[in-house]
Amino acid sequence: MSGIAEVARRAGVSKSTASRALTGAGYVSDETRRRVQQAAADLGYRPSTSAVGLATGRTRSIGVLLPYVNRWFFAEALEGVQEALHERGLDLTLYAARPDTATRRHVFRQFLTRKGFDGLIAIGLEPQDGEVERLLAMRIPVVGVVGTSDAISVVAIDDEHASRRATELLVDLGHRDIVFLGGGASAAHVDRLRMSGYSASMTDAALTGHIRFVPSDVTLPGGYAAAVDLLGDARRRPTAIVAVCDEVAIGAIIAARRLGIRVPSELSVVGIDDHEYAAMFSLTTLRQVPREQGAAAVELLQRHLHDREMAPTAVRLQATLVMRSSTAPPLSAESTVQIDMRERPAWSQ
Amino acid sequence: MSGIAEVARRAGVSKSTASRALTGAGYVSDETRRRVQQAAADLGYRPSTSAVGLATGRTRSIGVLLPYVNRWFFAEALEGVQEALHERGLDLTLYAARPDTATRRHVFRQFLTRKGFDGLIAIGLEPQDGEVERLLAMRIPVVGVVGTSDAISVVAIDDEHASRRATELLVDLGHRDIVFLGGGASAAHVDRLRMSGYSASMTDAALTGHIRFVPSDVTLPGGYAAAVDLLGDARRRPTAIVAVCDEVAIGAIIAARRLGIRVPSELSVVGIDDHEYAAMFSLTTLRQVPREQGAAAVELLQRHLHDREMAPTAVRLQATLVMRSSTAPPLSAESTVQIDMRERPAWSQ
DNA sequence: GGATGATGTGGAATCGGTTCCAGGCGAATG
DNA sequence: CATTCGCCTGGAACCGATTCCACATCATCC
Repeated sequence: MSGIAEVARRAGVSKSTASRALTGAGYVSDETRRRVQQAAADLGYRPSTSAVGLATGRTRSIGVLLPYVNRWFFAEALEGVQEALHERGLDLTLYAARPDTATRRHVFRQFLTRKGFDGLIAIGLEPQDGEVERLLAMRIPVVGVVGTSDAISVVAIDDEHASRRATELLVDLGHRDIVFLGGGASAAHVDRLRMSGYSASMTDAALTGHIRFVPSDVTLPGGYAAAVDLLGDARRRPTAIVAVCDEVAIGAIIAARRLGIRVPSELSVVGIDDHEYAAMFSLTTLRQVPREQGAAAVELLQRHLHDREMAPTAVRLQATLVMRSSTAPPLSAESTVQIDMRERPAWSQ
Repeated sequence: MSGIAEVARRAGVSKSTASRALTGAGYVSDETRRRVQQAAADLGYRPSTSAVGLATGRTRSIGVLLPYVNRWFFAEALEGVQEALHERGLDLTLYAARPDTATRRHVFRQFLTRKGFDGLIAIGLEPQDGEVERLLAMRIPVVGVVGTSDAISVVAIDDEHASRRATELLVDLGHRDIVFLGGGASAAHVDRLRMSGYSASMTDAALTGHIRFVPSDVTLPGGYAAAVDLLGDARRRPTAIVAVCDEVAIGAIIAARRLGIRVPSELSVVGIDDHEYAAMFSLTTLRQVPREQGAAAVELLQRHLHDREMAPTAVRLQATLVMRSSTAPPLSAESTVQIDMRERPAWSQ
């Protein structure tokens, strides 16, 4: 209820002095500052965000756009963004909308209809939709998480490299019949990067003839269903699977268990993510930490906020291999690679 | 860049007329309105949210407070809230912070330091922490999801009733040795409600002596670890489990499978939630739809927004039983209840 | 034909802050 | 001693919208 004028009156100073005392900008004597702060505390004074925003031209509020919140990567990244923003005293305005939906288009209209963000973080933008351009048209700093773009700053792991490492691991163990599980025709951009890393690695290993993509929904039940299909038929069954992500990988492991196929002796599985369930399923995977990516995006955004001329920068992280026990040499082959199985799963204590 | 003054000039009218034409408030001739709208479109005019907020006193922005975003219930509820808010042209400002953390306290300071929300939705507030009072002190409408409070409006299922139904189902099948899995000493409010529903039902069935709580983290790996422990020892093994939620229930099913215990013939499991993985594990459960709860909370909030004197209202939903095949009579007993197993799992097609 | 009311428009105040500018004061400088 | 400078303060303009009020016009109703 009470504005800064009230605070000023109570402290016996002018509005301008009160403002300076509270924001810390400009000269104010220690004694005056104390009195003003005391008056503000007494009155329970809260500055109006609208008024501050109008006067300063910045809202201290960041828009965050993403396709899902109920999926591991996005939820984790969102929490990372959220935490990093709050450390800096910035608010987070959320826009969640799946690609190619009416809601998504509506969000873009909303975005473009209202101006009121100091910056924008877009998680999992699909580049082809021309959305990057529309965001740039808002003339505020934009940082992406996942995906590539020359026009905006981006934080992401090298997805192609991650699936390449996953595939190489299996090749090195002696596998030849390695299937890529997940993705498919309507795959998202990241998924396609991972698919091409697999292809490249198979080609390098002179296994071009063995390249095989089995599509699935990019979810745990999706991986399960596709794997039941794939593994149920003994003639189609590979000795190893590279999964597009851990959720699909875990679905495949559950499917294998149900079918009585032993992991890793009869089937090796590698994922990408290091999902919170990965340890529980002893899944060998390439770890990325979306929470850190979110924090890095905020960091990058803040640099853009301070220096409006800063050129777009790509922060490309490296996924790290986490060796657990869902991978082993195929029954038919010999391998010279030794697996370190000493890791104690975190959930078992 | 261009404000409403620019639009007005281009349309050859005053600022006030331009404002009326664009907001739709007050009299404007059709011809004038058309000209103003055209001018606004030509200039790509976007009203400043700060200025609108200052002038009207409302920000069209709702604060949403929750403990986690990376857990099923909260992620789903958040998506529901988000979607419902956007349908109404309201923005969502997110505050995610775990209970009893420095961040949480910081968020409360933030909340109380800035005023700038038309309303507030709090998901999973723990009543004991005096947080409800602090939110009420903000003098804006508050709606809770999950939990009880006389002071604010709340949307939730009847948790006690849900676990009661779950327990009764098992009792009716002939089980006596029924364990409640999950929760524990530091359980959240909802968890304790579910625990007491179980107790009450066991007492009603004259099975007071069989009441047994096995604590676990309220996560899938937590349920797995606790169930491995519980089921690994044949002497402690119950014939049925009521889980505090589906994630714990699924953890238990996975544990049972790993230990070679057959579900449902050797072990029945009932959950609460109808988690997205529930169908895949054929889990019998009591369904709640957090997405709808989120939407209902928005609906309720909007009513409070329109009528500031409206009394706090509790919307208490009923969880509905979803019968799948994780439940059966115990091997030792006979049962008169027939289970309908005709449901085709959605993920299998 | 004058009063009434609905419609349409512009000027000016207002929301609640920040910030520019001018001015006062005391200490240091030339 | 006059200037200059650093520190401190208040007055007023300003940010960009909405909204109150006054006024003009025109049709309608006694």
